[in-house]
Amino acid sequence: MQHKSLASVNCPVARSLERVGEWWSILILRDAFKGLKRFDEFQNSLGIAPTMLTRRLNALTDAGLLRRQIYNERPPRYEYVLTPLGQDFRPVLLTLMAWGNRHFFPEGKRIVLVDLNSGAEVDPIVVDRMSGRLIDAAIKSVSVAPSRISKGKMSAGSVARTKSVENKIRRRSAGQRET
Amino acid sequence: MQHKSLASVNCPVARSLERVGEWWSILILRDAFKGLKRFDEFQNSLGIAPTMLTRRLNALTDAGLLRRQIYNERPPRYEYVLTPLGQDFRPVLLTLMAWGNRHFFPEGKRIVLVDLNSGAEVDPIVVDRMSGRLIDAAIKSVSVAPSRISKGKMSAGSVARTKSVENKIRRRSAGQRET
DNA sequence: ATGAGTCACTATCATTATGCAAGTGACTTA
DNA sequence: TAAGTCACTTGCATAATGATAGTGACTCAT
Repeated sequence: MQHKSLASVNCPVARSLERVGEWWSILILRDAFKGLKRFDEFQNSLGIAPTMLTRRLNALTDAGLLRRQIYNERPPRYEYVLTPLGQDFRPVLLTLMAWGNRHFFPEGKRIVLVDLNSGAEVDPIVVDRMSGRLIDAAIKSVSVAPSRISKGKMSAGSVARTKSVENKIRRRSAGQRET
Repeated sequence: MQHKSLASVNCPVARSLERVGEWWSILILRDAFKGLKRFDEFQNSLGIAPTMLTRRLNALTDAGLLRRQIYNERPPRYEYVLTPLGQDFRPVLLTLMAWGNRHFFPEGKRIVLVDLNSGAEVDPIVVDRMSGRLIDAAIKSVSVAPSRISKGKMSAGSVARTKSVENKIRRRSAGQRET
């Protein structure tokens, strides 16, 4: 679909969607957080066509969310694991999950999130880091001159790759993107 | 793209993506949170083809995230405003925005979120409602029998419309979906 | 050591979604 | 009366997707 560039846009939502806005991307990420790593694990879990899976896995890898890790040489077999950038996507997944849980299970059974370590039920909400207060008022993003950064914490392992990742993929044979 | 059903899937992420997984949907929602309401406002803001905008607006309306509100009869002109379900999507947008801000602005300038009321900079994080602790461990969703619901709070204004919203849209002429 | 099976893909092709350009109807304003 | 404005719709070319089938490099059981 020749997705409108969106790349140049100076909006954090748009820039985020460039990496994870494709149909399967977020579902793949969900599975990655569940611990799935291998091609066929994703395929079985998602019922996705292998073509698509290849494309999305490559796109997510190029976008820096996943990393290919070799686990078998001859034949080279890779696992796809979350990078720090990918791990940092967790809050988005949590809020999306919570939203779905709140609204789309009207048929008797309810779905809740459970901490795998403690076993406790969790109910994710979004608050401000400093004040701890719920964020529910209107928000806008504004850009700030670099000098004014005070409580900044530009997290590691990120820095955008390049745009139009999608188009390059099909043209390139696999295996060049080594671990 | 004949998007794989996904409807029957018992996963909150999948069910969420059914409503907002389309390319422009989240961007439209972002603009709706910014206060945009009218067709041409969205069009100017997004640079989206009117065809697409019609489809996405209808899809979001049918999914229950937006509501058409008439503001002019003869000719009937509608505004698209967030429903409670749509408003409740805010946490997802916030975390997505925060993720983008953290990672995709390496070129000097930084973008932060600002509370429109207080003017204070906010840094959205996801915590558990009860404990207030950061959620960063592994999480899974489990379904719970209706009876076991204790601290439940099935929020209002929700309840899913029906599936396969997309396909119906093009077949139907506009104007049947009144306020 | 032969054949079946696994794994991670790639190729091909029909189907579907998207973007673009242009057009429409019902007004409003100059 | 003519020129907008607004919210669309139509048609068509093009790009992305999904289904099915096939491939190469192994492993493993017989």
